Amino acid sequence: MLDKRYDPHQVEAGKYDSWKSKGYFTAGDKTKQPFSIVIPPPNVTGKLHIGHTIDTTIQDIIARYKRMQGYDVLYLPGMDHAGIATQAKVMQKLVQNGVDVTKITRDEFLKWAWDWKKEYAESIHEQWAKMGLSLDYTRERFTLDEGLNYAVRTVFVELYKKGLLYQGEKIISWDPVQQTALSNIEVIHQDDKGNMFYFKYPIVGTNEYLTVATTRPETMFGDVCVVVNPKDERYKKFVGMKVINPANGDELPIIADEYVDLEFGTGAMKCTPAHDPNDFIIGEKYGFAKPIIFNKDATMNSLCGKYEGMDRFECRKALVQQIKEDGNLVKIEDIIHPVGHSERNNCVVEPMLSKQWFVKMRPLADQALANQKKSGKVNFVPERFEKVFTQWMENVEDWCVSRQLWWGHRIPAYYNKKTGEVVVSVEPPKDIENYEQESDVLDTWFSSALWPFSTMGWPNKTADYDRYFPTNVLVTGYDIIFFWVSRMIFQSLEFTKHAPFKEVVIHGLVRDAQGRKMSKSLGNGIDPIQVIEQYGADALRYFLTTNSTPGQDMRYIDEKVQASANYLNKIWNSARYVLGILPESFKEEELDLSKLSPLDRWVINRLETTIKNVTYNMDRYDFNAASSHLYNFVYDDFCSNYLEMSKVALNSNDENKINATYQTLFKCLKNIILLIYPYTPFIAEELYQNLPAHLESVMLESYPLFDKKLMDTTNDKEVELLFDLIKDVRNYKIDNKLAPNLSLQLSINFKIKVFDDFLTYLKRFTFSDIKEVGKEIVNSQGDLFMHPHADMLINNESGKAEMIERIKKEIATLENEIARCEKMLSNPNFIDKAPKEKVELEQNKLASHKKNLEDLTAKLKNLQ
RNA sequence: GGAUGCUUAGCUCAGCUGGGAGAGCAUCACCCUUACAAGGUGGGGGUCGGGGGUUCGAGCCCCUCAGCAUCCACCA
Repeated sequence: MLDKRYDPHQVEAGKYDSWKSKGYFTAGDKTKQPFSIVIPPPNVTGKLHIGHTIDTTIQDIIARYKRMQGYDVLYLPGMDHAGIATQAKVMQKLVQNGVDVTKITRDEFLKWAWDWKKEYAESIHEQWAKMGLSLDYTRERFTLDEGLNYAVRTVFVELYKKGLLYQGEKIISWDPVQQTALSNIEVIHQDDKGNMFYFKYPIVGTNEYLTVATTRPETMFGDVCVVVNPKDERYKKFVGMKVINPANGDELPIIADEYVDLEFGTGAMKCTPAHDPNDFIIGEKYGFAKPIIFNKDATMNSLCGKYEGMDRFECRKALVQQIKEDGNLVKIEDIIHPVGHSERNNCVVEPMLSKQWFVKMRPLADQALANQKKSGKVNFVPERFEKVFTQWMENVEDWCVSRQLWWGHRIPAYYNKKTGEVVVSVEPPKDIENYEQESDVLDTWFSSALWPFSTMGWPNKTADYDRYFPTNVLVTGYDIIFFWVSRMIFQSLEFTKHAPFKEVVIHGLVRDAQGRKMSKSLGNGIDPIQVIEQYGADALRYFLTTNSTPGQDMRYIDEKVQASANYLNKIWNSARYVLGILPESFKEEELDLSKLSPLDRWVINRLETTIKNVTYNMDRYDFNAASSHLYNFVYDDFCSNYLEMSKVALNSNDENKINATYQTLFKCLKNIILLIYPYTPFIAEELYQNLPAHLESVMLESYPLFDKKLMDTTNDKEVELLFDLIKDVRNYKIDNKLAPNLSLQLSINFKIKVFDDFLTYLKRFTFSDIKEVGKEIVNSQGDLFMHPHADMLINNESGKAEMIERIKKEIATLENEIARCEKMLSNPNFIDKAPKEKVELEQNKLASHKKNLEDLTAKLKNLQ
């Protein structure tokens, strides 16, 4: 017997371990069709947040749904080493523990990092378990595993051989805090307050000067020339002459190039090839030197004279002051301009010339774009996100993949100690003593990009790779379409000749109750574990996956999680009721419509329709729509209507009637459990285990298939009439301030045939006596209720006056409706152009309204 | 400067290929009716952001304006 109240803690305890130990999560049943999903590997940097929860819950819902549909589902778990993020955290911890991090070696650090990984992997496992994710732990991977490392090395070397990966000196984004290069997308451009400084650059041999504007005066130590537009009449005469750099007195040539915008700033631009991507291009074009003026920590270097060693922003201030004192400051404007920040630590990144490894993107991107026009394309859900992908791919620049870190896949390039020659190979050169391996590691996303196939054993031809790759669906947030989704697609196409997944389901972000992004600085993050403690994992899962449309952001609202828990409590209690009344001897039978009552048939039809609608929406990954169909069935059809009504049949003495009711109740309950199961596996399992007959676990059940044969609507009119009449009486009592259980006298004139027990039901749910049936009731005293299929008179002393009022009101609404119909039907365009059925529908409506109006008018006349 | 999404009840959101607007929470009234008071039965509350257009018919399609949000972008 179930407890009176649904207690998520009790329900959820122990179930996960039981599922896991019985091997239900383990893929490999060769008799079934394979279906695979890989988890987006979370970073081993800390606790999982609510964003992970929505992501993995959707995956788990799909996995459980597909498993029930008879697929051999592989839901593959794993984690990401998260290079920069983890290294920063481990370093921080070391510093806190008093370790002098400047003295530790690479190997020592890596030992610490692996310890860290072990610790956090454990906590992530615990969280996955709490959320109930049906992950196949026998196939768990880590992005730094030996197997994955082999895949990474293979890809690196192959790309290199194909000329798709190269070492080059280019302007990259430098993170001076982590002291590593970053890729473009790891730089966040945000609008910051800043200044536009206007300086005089005196022209050598004249009394004139050029005014040059800059936002970064400190880079003036790296200036090599001043550029103007060749068409600029103001400056034409100066081209070829020289100016004095007011920062250090260097003479710089004035050159002309189309790149400079006549309109912008002063039309004269300083050129710093080593610290600006555009200036770099000009520097290349005209063969200038490219002096680097920063140290790795973005302090000024020896080229900066007395500013050497000074922080870049300090230097900016001091230099502006100096230029001002020298009389070369024209003005300073306050501006708001985009400034690049490191995604990880928010420091201002510095564009810097640097020798790094790059992936040549154009051919890979083109391949990915071309694939979207073929049959093997990746299907984006919702579709619009394909645009995000396309746009990025069309404009992508070469990907800087080397990082000056320790924690990561070390680049498989080896420098000959004598000649400096580079050897790139999967295995180290045989005479390794003559070589030194590249100290840089790869961007974390380089290994994540291989995830769907490296986890399956690639480049080895493994059984898993053959069976589960390409994967069926990938689920992730729209925020990592660039970082991850697109990179998986082009790497996979290049190396496996397949897109890595057939579909990619994109979900929105979880925001706080005010709609703000959750962030550490705001402290508005939600810890899923705390929510689970309060409401249970099922309620959290249900809330997260059913409260927004696909791809749309959602707000975390505590009351909604509670509402989800209330819904589960509703299901719980309906189950408690049904299971409480089923006799010991109950045996599920195939439903035989001919043995069912009209009410039974009505609810079974509603159930089958619900199964159909839920399945349709599950297949479209529209969990909001799917769940709301089920919700409506549970509350309205099953609990409010059928379950209450069924009590009448159960009170009868008719064995057959009673058994039919049992069968119907059971069928509804069982299907509710199975339909809700992918969302809320814990409570579903608990209820399932309490069914009179069941398999070892709900996980072994099949997903309901709707049965057309059971969708019988012949009695719907009668059943709905019953509901309507009951509602009328209830309303009547409330309107007249009568006690809900007060017995009234009703007289009814049916206009359609009703089923045998109709009046029994009506009596029971209106607490009323039915005195006259099937007679003309207009002349009686009381309140009359009009219905297309029946008139009902409630005998009441209030009498005529109220009845007249009611009829008049009814006449007014009918007249409105008739006017509307007539307007439509008198429009020749409507008759001509609207579909036949629609026209007929309106015609029928009109006829019926007119008939009712006629009747009512007659009745009114009689009364007055 | 491009791109996308959003604007519907007091709040948070649904409304599929156009055919008389829904849910949850909140609110009001009445009920401890033998599954559920974390409940039940009812009620109130919306010129669907503004304007224009297409259509017999627009919350839905087109144009336009406004506001909010997000992403992309090297203008010194």
